[in-house]
Order: sequence, then C-alpha cells, then structure tokens
Amino acid sequence: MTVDGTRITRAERQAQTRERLVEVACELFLTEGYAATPLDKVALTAGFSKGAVYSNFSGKEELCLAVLDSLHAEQIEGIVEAFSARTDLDSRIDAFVEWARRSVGTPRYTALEVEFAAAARHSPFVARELVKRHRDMRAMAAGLITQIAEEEGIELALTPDQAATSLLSLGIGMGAMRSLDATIDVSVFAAAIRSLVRPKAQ
Amino acid sequence: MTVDGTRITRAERQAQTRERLVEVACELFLTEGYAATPLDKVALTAGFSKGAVYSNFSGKEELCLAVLDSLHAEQIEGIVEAFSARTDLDSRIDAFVEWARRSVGTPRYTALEVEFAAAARHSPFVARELVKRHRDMRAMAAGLITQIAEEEGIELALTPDQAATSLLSLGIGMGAMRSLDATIDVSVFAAAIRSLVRPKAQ
DNA sequence: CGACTCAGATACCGATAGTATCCGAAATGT
DNA sequence: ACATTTCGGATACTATCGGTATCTGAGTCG
Repeated sequence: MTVDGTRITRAERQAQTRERLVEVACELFLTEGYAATPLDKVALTAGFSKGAVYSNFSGKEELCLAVLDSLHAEQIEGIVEAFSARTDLDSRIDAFVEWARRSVGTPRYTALEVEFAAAARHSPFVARELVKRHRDMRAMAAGLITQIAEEEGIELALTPDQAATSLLSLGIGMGAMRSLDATIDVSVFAAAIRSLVRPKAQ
Repeated sequence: MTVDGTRITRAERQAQTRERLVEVACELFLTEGYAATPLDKVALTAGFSKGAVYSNFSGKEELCLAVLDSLHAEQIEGIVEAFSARTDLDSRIDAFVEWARRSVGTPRYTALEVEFAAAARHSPFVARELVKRHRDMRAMAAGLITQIAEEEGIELALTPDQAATSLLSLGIGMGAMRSLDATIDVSVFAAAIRSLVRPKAQ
C-alpha cells in the first residue's frame, strides 16, 4: 500500500528471486559443474544469501532439477526448429546436425545432466524425476520422427521409439565424450542418423 | 629377516595394500557412486586408515582412475570374447547384445565413469587421462570392427572409426540412461548395431 | 647393531550442504 | 490506522569429507 508506483506483491517478488536463482545456477552449473559449484556462490552471485535458496527449493538437487527443466525446454525448442523447415529429408538432417554441432557437448548440457544423474542417484525422488523427463524427451523425439517419416513418405528400419531411444543415447554419449574431448566430430552423428533413419527397403 | 616363513618385502606389502584398496573402492564406487563414497569408508573397509590411500595414490581422483582401469580391462575382455566365437555376423551381434544386456547400465560402469568425468573435469590431468582411455577404447573397437568386417566379407556404411565412435556413444548413453531407468531395453542396441553395421550396398 | 626410510596412522584444516533461528516488511484483521 | 500474524530471506551454527602435516614403528641398509 505504499504510494510508490512499483507495487509488487510478495509472491511476485519471490517468483523473481526464484527465477534469478535458476538463471545464475544454470550459468554456473554449466561452466563449473554441479558438484563444483557451491550453493553459496549461486546465492551470492544472484545477490542473495543461501537462505534464499532454501526458501525457494528443498535443496541443491531441486534447484538443479529446475535448471534442467529450463535447459530441456531450450533444447526441445532448438530441435523442433531444426526439423520444422519443411524441405527434404537431407536438409532436415543437415539442420539437425548443425544444431547438434552447436549444442551437443560444448555447452555442457549433457555433462551436467549426467553428472547430476550419477551424483544424485541415491535419491529415489531425483531418480524418478529424471526418468520422467527422459520419457518425455523420448516421446517427443518419437513423435517428431513419426511425423517426419509421414511427411517424407518414408518407412523406417527401426520403430519410432527405438529410433528415439537410439538418438537420445547417441546424444547423451556424444555429449559426454565431447564435453571432455572436443576433437570428436559430430559428423559421426550425421552418419549415424542417416543409417538409423535410412528407409527400410532401399 | 624374521624366522617366519611368510617373508614379505616392503614393496610387496604395499602392492597388496594398493590392490586391496582398488578392489574395495571399485565395489563401493559402483554401488554407492563416486562422490557419495567417502575415502574414509574405502580405507576402513579395506582395513586401513586414510593415510594408506594417500601413500598409494595422489588422492581420490587417482584412486578412481585405477578403478576405471581395472573395469576397462574387464569390459574389453567381455567384448572381445563376445565377438571371438567365429560364427556368422548375426550370432556375433547376438552375443554382443547379450553381453550388453548383462553389462550395460546395470553394473554402473558407465554411470561411474561419467560421474567421474563430469565431477573431475576441472582437473586437466584427469581429463587427459580419460581422453587417453577413450581413444584406446575407440581404437580397440575400430580394430575389432575392421577385423570382423574382413572376416565376414562386409563393406560398411560407416568408416570403422565412425562406427566405433557411434557404438561407444550408444554404449555410454544407454549405460547412463539404463543406470537409472532399468526398463530401457537393450534390444534397441541390437537394432541400432544392425543398421550401423549394415553393409553399404545391400 | 645403530641410523635411516617410508608405509601407514593420527590429528588437524578448510570447504560446503544442510539446519535452526532470527528479523523485518508485507499481508491480514479489527 | 494500528496491532497481529505470516513468511521470504539473512545469519549463525553443525556435520561431513577431501586433503595436509606430522608422527611412529617396522623394515632396510651401512
């Protein structure tokens, strides 16, 4: 009820705090790593104290889950965009590989996800949450694959679900390897995709 | 120079200590995870104090590298054995998939490797060591693939190195996923291998 | 047999995730 | 409008763990 024009409710303020914390945590987790980033540092960089983290998240794990959510959203957007240009199959694959070149391994999405998965595997809650997200990703990929197969009039050698699982595995594996050995070329990805997606009979 | 028959030199004793530490660390790292296993616990379980670890290894990281080495040796042995039965390509792939079913994801080799890689990525030394091991694995796989292709008289759609990289990525990715979601079936692995290894012109 | 070495033990330090408690401003009721 | 309650965030503290410094006693060598 202040006379000030910048009226802000308590919930709004907290939402801002939360958002800012996720933003900063994302930045730091990606560059420094999950375990290597102290909560203190996240909080202080965001301009708060550790208390702010604990009144917005149950702990470091839940904060990281929020970070992963925002990253997943970003990744899905990128993938869908790569495929949405409706030209022929080859240029779609090229677009996807181009996306992969920019996004797989170098910003360490997968490294983070995979470090977190391993480090937090003792927690049944975290495990469940991660599995849920993986299944969503897989379903999304499978849907995209069927859609594209239909549009291009292709019959695939693998079921959409198998193809999705393969591509996700490939992405995770290559992301993990590339995050510590940048010399690994994603062109392998292209070749693998082409042979996975190659139509069944010729 | 004791009268006791069990004469043992100091170096031998130390080698035993080292071996025992690696053994126990392997067990614990695989079941509990790298970060979640205190060095104290490793040392005490092995019947020593933490001092023993530090007089045999530069620290936790080097201990884990030793663990990974023993695991790599074991894995390579399993893979080579799976392929060494010289029958037709299909049954070789079946044997490999059977190995994968037993070894990918469930004993958490990859989870450990990948957690370690992510957690220790800030250390240039560790990064170099891991990259070295990856390249060895890749070279080994590529060699195996060329050999098999020759024996079976097959011309591959991918270069041996590309195929090796793809398979390694697939293995890492599926290992990571399966270590927290056991419902993922390795049969996908079989399908992926078949389409990656499929001969070029029919 | 005496001096030395070094594998392993003990004691300590610093960092960090998590907990308990506190404070003050916003929300609420009268 | 004022008193009361609520609760987001701050502060202070604890527990755990990797790493370092120092010590000790059995094994080694002159």
